[in-house]
Amino acid sequence: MEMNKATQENINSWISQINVDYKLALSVDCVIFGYTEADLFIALTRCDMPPYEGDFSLVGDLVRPHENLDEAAQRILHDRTGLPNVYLEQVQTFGNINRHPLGRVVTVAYYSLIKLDEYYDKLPFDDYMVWKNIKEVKSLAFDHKEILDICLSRLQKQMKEQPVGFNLLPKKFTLNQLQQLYEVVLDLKLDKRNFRRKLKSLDILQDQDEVQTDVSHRPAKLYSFNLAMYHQNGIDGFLF
Amino acid sequence: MEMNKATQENINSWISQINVDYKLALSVDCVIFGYTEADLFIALTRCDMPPYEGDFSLVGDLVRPHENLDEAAQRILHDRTGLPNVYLEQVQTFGNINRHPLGRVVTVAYYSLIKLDEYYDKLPFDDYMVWKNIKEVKSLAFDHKEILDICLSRLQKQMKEQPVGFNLLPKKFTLNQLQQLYEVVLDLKLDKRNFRRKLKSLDILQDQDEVQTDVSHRPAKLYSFNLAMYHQNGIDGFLF
DNA sequence: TCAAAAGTGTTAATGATACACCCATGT
DNA sequence: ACATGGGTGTATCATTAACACTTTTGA
Repeated sequence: MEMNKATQENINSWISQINVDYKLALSVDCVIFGYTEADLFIALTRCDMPPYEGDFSLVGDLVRPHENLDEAAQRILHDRTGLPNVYLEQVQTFGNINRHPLGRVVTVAYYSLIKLDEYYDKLPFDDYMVWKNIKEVKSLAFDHKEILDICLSRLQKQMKEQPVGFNLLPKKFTLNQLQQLYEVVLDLKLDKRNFRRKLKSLDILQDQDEVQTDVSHRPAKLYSFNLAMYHQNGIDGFLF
Repeated sequence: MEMNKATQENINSWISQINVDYKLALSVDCVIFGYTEADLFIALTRCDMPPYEGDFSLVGDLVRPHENLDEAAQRILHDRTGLPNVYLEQVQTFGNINRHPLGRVVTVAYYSLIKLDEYYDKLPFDDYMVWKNIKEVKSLAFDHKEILDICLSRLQKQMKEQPVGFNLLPKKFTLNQLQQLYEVVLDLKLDKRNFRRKLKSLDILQDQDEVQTDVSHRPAKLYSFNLAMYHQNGIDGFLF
């Protein structure tokens, strides 16, 4: 087997310079998940670039020279939603040659989670920003449907393994709301008693000593997620 | 909360052009794991770029205009090892502003797995390519130690969840070799009988009807991983 | 016959699943 | 009093964890 000695000059070698002929653009695309009333939504914008005119696309932008990737994602999130410090996670980078009609655009995909219940009033609903039920999203501009699918899989995996779901619920929630969240996002049915036993054993919820109001039935107790308790217990795996 | 309307012109909008002022380079860095004789190794090169002269670095190169990210990683792997079709997986993209002294270089990190036992003779050992026991790697040039750590964590996670480990062993292996692999990579101790029972229950190994030769003790039976059986059984989770 | 690793079962503990009724509240 | 969701326990089953001796081979 032969070696390609040429590659011994590479990006990590002093000999090479950064070749400006290698022109490309780097963007960040955000899969923004929102949850409310037992439905998972995703934030989309209208695309007006041929050949995708009229299609929806993810929310994204070029990475600016002075910002790190996470910062770019956080900026995009903030510009679009007005919310600071949104939960964000890098998922995967997509760089196929022909994925963008304007040239070579490599994009780093993030997923983010938004408490729609809490922020509903504050979020913009206009031509540039719509929330679509994820079940209704059949296709998107560019390779954004593929990106969405992969980010959704990642979200589902994370939900099973880590307490990320709480970023989709209001600070105070009922156990049924929590169970519904898992059922909707993971697309499965859970047993109420087993679910509650499991959560009790995890010991990561704080009883708020409050109950629901404005419900026409017995009000449920409210809980909040307690990160400190989670860390204390050294759990590594939720497993629903 | 106010919106930044300016960002409604973005990379996914027809109005914007790809701004060539956003100059950056995109590279791929490969964390190449190799395994032999109960030790996990990683392929490194010497770096001669200030301020990291003399340090070791991961194997990487710029992504070329005509190649997808996976192709770039595969090319780098092939150039360095001479091996075609190496197991590869994208892990994460690192783009901090000052991570590279020559300017803004965003790098997509991959990990890859090599059967050192099988290819030992064919692999280059020269000034440009060394295999270092992973336990001895305390620091690397650039942010490569961080990249290594994250890729190692990812490998460990994958090993627990999917049958990737077989890419580190020769095609035919003994059950003890397999167990040792898990013990070394995951840094834990496994019970021989439980390990074997578990593997039998998974039903993913094919008995080769062969035994070890050249050992001065009772020779062990040889097995191989059978991908078709794995898929048939619809397992999703190894869990060691 | 000795050294060295191969190979093999059982028990106890833990965790997961399945399942049905009474309770508290608002209307 | 009725409708609505809130809240609770037990029994079975499956999985995991702990543990030690006999067998086969080459030297």
